[in-house]
Amino acid sequence: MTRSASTPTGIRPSRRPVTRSHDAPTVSPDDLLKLDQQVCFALAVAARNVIGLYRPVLEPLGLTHPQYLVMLALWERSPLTVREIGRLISLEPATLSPLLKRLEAAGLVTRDRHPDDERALAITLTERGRRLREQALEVPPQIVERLGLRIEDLEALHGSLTRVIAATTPAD
Amino acid sequence: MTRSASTPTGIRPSRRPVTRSHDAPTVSPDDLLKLDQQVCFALAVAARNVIGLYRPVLEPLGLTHPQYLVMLALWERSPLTVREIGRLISLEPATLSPLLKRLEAAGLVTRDRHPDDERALAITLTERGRRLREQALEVPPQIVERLGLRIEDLEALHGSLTRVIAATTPAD
DNA sequence: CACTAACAGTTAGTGCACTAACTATCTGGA
DNA sequence: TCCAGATAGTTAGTGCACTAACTGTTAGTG
Repeated sequence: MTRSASTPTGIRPSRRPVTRSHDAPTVSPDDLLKLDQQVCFALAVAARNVIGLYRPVLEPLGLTHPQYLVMLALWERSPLTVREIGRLISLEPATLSPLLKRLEAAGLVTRDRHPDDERALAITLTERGRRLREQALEVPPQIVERLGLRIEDLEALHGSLTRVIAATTPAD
Repeated sequence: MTRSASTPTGIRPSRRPVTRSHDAPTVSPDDLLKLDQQVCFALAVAARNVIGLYRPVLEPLGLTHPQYLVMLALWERSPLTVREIGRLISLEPATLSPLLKRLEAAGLVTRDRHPDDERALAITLTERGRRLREQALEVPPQIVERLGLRIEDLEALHGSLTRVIAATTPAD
């Protein structure tokens, strides 16, 4: 009980930051810290919640969310190497390796050695994997409905996230 | 090779959605699907990338990102039950249980039975856990610097994420 | 008072997600 | 030609994150 609770709801809940960085040259460093704490927290929670929203929708397709992302990539272009998929969806080969084996076990992809480069794998959609796309078309509208956000909000979110990805992906 | 690749970069890369839902009453359902695919993808990648940004910064503190979120909650209010922490950062008790044992093993918290309710645990900061807060104050500015985003962008992101959390958290 | 509901937390099992260490293949010179 | 270094993927080990099934405690109800 050393530090008394500042709010009942917990982590900096309703402290709306005032946007005035253009008239005030220096933002209070204290506010900056708090804002960022909220952003890291909000990003993690929002991602978990939204992925949780996908779970029941993807379940009839027999896919998890990362598996769904891999399938989206393959529906765009079918023979891809592990490395290429990893670059597209920002995942390490070590993460994809077992995931792709599960997709193979489910009969959605094949994992064959690339003819030009025996090191690489050619991940190819099977007929079954290609057909699954039809069912997957039903997924996005269900998610949008469950999310219950307006298109403008979705677009604003997407814009912000794109900036974050642009700022974080190339540097690493 | 049934579907030829629409773009070399993969998942709907630069298809900026046109915001005209107020003059056109019906948005093309096809565009809607694509936008959403981008949002789910962008959210997952952005969260992974940003958490990855925290990794090296939190490493000297001996914390992982979810552990950091738990500590943030405890720095706000110290004796909390497992359930309360879970509500604050949207995690299942089953996820927190081993995590809290690791924090206890690290000497940052204690896990004692709650005096009023023998079912509940009172998770309390130790002196060491309380002192770690001083080091943690260095974390947010480092992240903001590594992110390299303007404050306005951060605030816009935070606003969008808050709407997502509001839309997803209570409904479930 | 007993007995059932609800509740708090834990355990087991599956599946990401990362780093580090490894095998196998390919490539560019000396 | 041979071989050092880069590259593609796998494996091992740690730590989330979820659901389902479990133990133990509390509280409400007949």
